[in-house]
Amino acid sequence: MHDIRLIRENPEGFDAGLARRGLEPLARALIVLDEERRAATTAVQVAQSRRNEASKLIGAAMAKGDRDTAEAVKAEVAALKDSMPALEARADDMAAKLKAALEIIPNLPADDVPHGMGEEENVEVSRWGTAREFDFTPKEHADLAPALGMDFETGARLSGARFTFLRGDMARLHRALGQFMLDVQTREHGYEESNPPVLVGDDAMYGTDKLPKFGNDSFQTNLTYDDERLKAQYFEWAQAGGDVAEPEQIAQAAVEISQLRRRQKDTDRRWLIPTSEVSLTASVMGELLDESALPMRLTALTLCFRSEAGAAGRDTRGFIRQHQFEKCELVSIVRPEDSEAEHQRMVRAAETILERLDLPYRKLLLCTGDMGFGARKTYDLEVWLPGQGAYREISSCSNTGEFQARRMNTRYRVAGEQKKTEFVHTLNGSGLAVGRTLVAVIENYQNADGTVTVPDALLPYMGGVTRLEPAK
RNA sequence: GGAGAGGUGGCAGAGUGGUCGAAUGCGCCGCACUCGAAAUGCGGUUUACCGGCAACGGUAACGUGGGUUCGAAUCCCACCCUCUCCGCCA
Repeated sequence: MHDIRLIRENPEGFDAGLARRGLEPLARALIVLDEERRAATTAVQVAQSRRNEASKLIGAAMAKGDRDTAEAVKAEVAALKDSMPALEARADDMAAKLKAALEIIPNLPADDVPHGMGEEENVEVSRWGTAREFDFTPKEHADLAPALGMDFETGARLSGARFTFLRGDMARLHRALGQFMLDVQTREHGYEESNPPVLVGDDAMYGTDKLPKFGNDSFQTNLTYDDERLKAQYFEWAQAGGDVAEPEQIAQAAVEISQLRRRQKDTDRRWLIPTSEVSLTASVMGELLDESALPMRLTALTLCFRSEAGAAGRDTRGFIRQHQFEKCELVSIVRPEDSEAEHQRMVRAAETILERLDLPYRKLLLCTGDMGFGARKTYDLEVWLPGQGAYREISSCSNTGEFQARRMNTRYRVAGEQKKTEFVHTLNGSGLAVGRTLVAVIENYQNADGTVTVPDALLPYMGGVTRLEPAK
């Protein structure tokens, strides 16, 4: 969320930032909205001020027993009050309009983010590792892994496309990766291990800029309904005995059930987190923190859920793009002056995992046109997949500045300064996406005979298993 | 799910229709005392928004949303959350 005061002070700078994102200028329109909003607010406050003044007069008159004066002033206030609802409605309306306009505008890019329109213009910052020389043609994981326990067919049968059933040592290797990541991030990089809810309310999603714009990208629960009514309904059907199968009756029942569903309360609705960035970051939602609590570093290994609404047809084969996947997430809550250094530190924490697993990767600084909605600067890590002969994203680390903190209202009290509060900066990054790391291990550690060697770093987690082998 | 209690400032905790934005304690900031520290004393200390260069003035907020009233932290209604007990249950 942007600060309207900054836009007011520097409209050209704001529009220039939008232009770098490829967006039309908006400052002028926002400022007009804001002026109307402020005028409406002032009108309300003037009326309230008069009302309060008069009410005090009444109180004083009553105390003195001067009923005549009290009644006279009461009449005056009554007239004033008639005009107030309209003023208040106008002020509320203008505030809501400004908020609605602001909340769908993405964060502005940091100055050092390269200009560009799409992913082709991202800047490669560095490469690590050497791609292994194969004396056979390396396979893609989607071809190699089914024999080793990555069961796409069963996943699809249970849940549809983009769901996978992992079996045996493949499932164990997946678990080993998650444990390994969590252990490195907690023990070596100072992140506090967390186990947060993966179902969250609207506020947490809004605060981490997933709402209102990206509701379609996430799954939501919405099927709680009135149990008693349903039970009664079923009881009725049972009583009806053989007549239950009457088409009209069934249709009627179906209509009633769908009505019950629609009447659910808003509070019954939860979102399945698309990333535990949501849970971890929103854990400080609405708080006024002590400066001494910063930096706050949190990590969690959780399931993540994405509808992939905009990705129809992309990566449908294999384990790269799933509706449900695990990720070891890193979140930092820091002072503004520390956020750039923290960003670098976070990327290093993610890189460490790839290096320990000896997986070649490259680091990209995303250009303005490829950054996510809330980010002001983002690094992506892309891992080498020899089967595909391509680098694929495996981590994304973003500094959102105070963008999310404003939405969440998360501030801290500046030490030594009596009155000062400031918004924190929030950062999030994957350290790493477990499913994609599993893909990378399979493709990089595959052997000519169709087996996969377990990387050394994971051996402590594998209970003696040193390679994945096809079932006999 | 049932019964009861409760949600107030950074924290704890008073306040049940009118100078209550809110006592008190803790914490924090400043000053005094001290060589220094502790202890003590004095003063200050909620947040957001609107107006103003500023000093300052105004408005709002006592879980959330409605309502009653000239006036609501205080009364009424709904909802959310927490705690205790009971029931059910992975």
